[in-house]
Amino acid sequence: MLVRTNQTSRRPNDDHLAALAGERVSSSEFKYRKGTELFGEGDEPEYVYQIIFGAVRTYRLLSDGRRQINSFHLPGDMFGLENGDAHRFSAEALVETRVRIMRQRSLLGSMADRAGGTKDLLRLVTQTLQHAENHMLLLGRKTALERVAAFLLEMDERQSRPKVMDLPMSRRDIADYLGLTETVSRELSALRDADLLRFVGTTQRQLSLPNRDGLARYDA
Amino acid sequence: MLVRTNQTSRRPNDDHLAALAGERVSSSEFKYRKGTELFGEGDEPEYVYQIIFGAVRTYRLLSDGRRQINSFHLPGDMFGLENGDAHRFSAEALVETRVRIMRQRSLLGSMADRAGGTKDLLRLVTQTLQHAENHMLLLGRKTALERVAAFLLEMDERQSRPKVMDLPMSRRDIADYLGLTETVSRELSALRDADLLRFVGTTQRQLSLPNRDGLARYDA
DNA sequence: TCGCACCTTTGATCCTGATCAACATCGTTC
DNA sequence: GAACGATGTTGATCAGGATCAAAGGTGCGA
Repeated sequence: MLVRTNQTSRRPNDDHLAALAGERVSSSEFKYRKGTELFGEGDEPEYVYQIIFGAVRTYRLLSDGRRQINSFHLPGDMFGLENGDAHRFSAEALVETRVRIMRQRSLLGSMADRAGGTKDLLRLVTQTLQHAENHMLLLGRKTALERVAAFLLEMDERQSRPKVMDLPMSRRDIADYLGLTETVSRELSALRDADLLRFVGTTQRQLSLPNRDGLARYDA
Repeated sequence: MLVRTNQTSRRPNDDHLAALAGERVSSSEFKYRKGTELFGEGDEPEYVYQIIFGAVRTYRLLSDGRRQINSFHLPGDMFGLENGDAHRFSAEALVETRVRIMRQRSLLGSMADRAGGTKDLLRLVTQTLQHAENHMLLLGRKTALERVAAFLLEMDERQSRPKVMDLPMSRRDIADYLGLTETVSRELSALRDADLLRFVGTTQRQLSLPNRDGLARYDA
């Protein structure tokens, strides 16, 4: 179901999407159930998305089904903005996810007007590029253990180093992000045995990092 | 040795760098010998570079020397432009290389003025991002043979499908680009045996692709 | 609340690509 | 043009991570 708000943020700094648009473009909210697709590779880019709660994976597939996840998007993150006329990857909700959406056309139009609009856009793309550069180094040259350690530190960082970290994605998702398979489970167990991570409660998706410095020594 | 030209292109479309600058910024030329560094990771970005002839590798290192090459730059390519205050990777000449250089400060300044300047910059960054996205898929999910086939097709494409293709980089460079090692040599030999590539002349860096479609079937 | 589908861990084995090594060849320098 | 270091190929062996498989465990949906 779609919720029209038409409200534009009064405090643009709290609201990246509205800040980019310059407060003149209406946004809506939308909710996706776990596992549903927000857009597919090749689709015409219609909306830009910002996560309110939940999480999203963006990925590309090879013809035989091999999957590479580019990135995980968490609350506050923006994604889906394209310069060209087709999405270069697919996006799916990892869990129930609420997003704010805005028409690309409106956003791009209003940014062309506003002073510094394209600059904000440039900053966004540059951040994405930096993440991709780091990830190429990880995928090309790091060992399985180093990749898993790096992943945990990345998620920890992006969740502002919480006491208990929540992973919205499955082990297979993590594997497809890190270019691995079941090895992810094995390395997580190894880190648990070394007391560099602890599983919290009954689920395997909540965990704490009792020794971040120790963990960081495993990342190359 | 440094050659001052101060000439600005009369035909901006032939001259990407001058086009970006809007013909008001002076450029110089500079020559690097094989193996020399243009800039290092962490250096302050001073110049933007465009290759006149030769080739350059850009790469990042892990502390123990493992290397990931982000990209190879060929004649016409621009690189080295940074938004932040430090280069995020190093750049070295693969062979004797002549470049046109322009001060980042001048270029960025003149682009801020010129209409559509930031947009050109955005297009440049977006292209780099797209290459990185493709490369993540390759590094995360393709087999050795698929990587080598993809590499040959990429170089062939970027050299406009020449009769005889010239590889300015060593097998080790290719390996560090593809996340492999000696396997590169082995897969090249396999492709030669399948008559999907032929070595030309005495060197192993000149080759032809007698069957591009066949080769493309090896890329996933 | 129950039942089932999915997820995770772990064991056993396999295989792709890494590593180590030897040799040939190339190309650069003197 | 000689000599030597760098580069490239190939063989032999190794190992990291993939794959196949099985057994809980979790949590979601009915």
